[in-house]
Amino acid sequence: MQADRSATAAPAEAVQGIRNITTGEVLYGTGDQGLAWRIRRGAVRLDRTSGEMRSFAGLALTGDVIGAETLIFGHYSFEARALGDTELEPWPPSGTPSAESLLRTLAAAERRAADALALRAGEALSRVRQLVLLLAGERPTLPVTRIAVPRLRDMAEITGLTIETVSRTLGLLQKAGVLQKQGSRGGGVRTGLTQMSVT
Amino acid sequence: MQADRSATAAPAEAVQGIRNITTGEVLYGTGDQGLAWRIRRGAVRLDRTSGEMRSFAGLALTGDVIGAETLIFGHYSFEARALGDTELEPWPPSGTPSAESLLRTLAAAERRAADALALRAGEALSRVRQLVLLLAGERPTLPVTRIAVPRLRDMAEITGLTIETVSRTLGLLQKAGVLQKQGSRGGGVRTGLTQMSVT
DNA sequence: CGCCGCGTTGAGCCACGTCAACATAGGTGG
DNA sequence: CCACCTATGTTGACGTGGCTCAACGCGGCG
Repeated sequence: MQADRSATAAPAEAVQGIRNITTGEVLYGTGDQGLAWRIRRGAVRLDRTSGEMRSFAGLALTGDVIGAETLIFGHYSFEARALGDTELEPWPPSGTPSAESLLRTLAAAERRAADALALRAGEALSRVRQLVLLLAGERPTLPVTRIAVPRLRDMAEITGLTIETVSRTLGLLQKAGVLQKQGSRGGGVRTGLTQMSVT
Repeated sequence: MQADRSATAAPAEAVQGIRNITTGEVLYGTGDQGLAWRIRRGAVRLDRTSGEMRSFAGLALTGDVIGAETLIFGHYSFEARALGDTELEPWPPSGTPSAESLLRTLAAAERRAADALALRAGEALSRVRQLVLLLAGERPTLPVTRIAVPRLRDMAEITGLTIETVSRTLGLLQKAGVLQKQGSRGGGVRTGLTQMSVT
């Protein structure tokens, strides 16, 4: 099982089944059948759906695994939508996940859930800032990181605020120098993404 | 491995290592070493701790598994406190958890995380009502369930409201007939629990 | 008996929600 | 190429739900 690795192994860049989705695109819906995924790059929101109602149910960032419930139930429990350009790979890479990888996934899911909960506590300013920092990846090494800010609608539903409040708060963060607008905002159907530098 | 089950199996009521804790008691702290636990009865809040700061990070109810991260990290990532009289058993029952039980635990954790997120959205009335219904166990079969309502302090931190707002909201729910006060309230250090009937 | 933790209730205020109008950009169809 | 529509983002005016501050009741404990 560890013999001919060189024969079957492929470079990380050539993993089969990689899927790319963009802002607002649905990776899978509640009840659908499919694989579990690991996020290689980007961000995904999970939602509970009942009829036409959607309610924010979780956040997944680079490195997180989503849809693992399909491995035991045979279908997804949530709907998954991209918050920006997102690249995913099937998980586990092959066969059945080991107990160790499952435990790591479980621990990561609980930490991420705590992150999402924290985004709904406190004042609007700190909520939005926390969300932006989360999306920026919390790397204190780099002084500045460029991120694609999700749609206001998504940020509002994640933080439990309104679109207007998020818009105003982002303006405050720009005044405070935490954010610097770079890309084009406003506009069309698939626009929505603002490039920003996070300090 | 499936041969002499009758020789080693014990009645469910005689599981070794069962632990009972009451309101406000700490099951384990961040960084501690210990077992993972499954909640047989009751409710537990998980908190992120940094220094003296505690922030609500998760909710665990009957049937949920907590502290599984200790199986991979060797220590707990959160602090666990009982919200009422709670009975716990070590998890997994013996040895290493199977992939299937881990997947079930993961799926349950994500559903519970979505529950906790929902408790921080919407108006105060619906938040507190949702929390009470969660604690009541969501069994639509019984018209009335008796539960031990946690301390206002806990309910406030879980829902992201203030103690005063939760107190007023519970009053509204009693007026609306959703709750009926039964036990003794107010008072001492270890009192804090109000028996209530939930309809 | 005094102290402390918990719960209740009231008064006032403010951060945020609500409602509205407008700007911008893309897609679509003529 | 233009007219129109839609989705998104911005900004202002206004009202209010919940936070803040405060005072008090109650019960256990040292």
